[in-house]
Amino acid sequence: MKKTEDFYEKVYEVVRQIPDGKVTSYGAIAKAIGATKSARTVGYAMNNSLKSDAGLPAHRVVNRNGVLTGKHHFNEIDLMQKRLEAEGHVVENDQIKNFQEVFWDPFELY
DNA sequence: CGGATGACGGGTC
DNA sequence: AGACCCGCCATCC
Repeated sequence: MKKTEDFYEKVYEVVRQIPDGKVTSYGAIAKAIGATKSARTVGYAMNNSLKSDAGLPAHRVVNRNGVLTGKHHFNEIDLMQKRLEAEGHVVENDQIKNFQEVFWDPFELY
């Protein structure tokens, strides 16, 4: 269990360091941490962070397609999209426009 | 212990 | 482009 919690911690740390106006993907986070876990586990960590109320900018984490796959986990369905739009992103059809341009690779931290 | 589930990703058709 | 499948791993039943 200890290793799992440690993994969650790393995920939170990376998410917290996502620059303003930037977004990243679950797979990128998993890769940056060490790819010891799958991208699926990163999403699970995020889901766990909701309960912990870690205050993470979870809206800045989307899947590799730039799709807001986790919007249903927010209190309000459109909260995730609203937050992204508030940061200057353009969301259309639950997908971030110009995803490549606003994508931030956490691998740069290491 | 085995199968199902999921904020995923990569590959195939 | 879109649908499908498989591997991935923590958690639940």
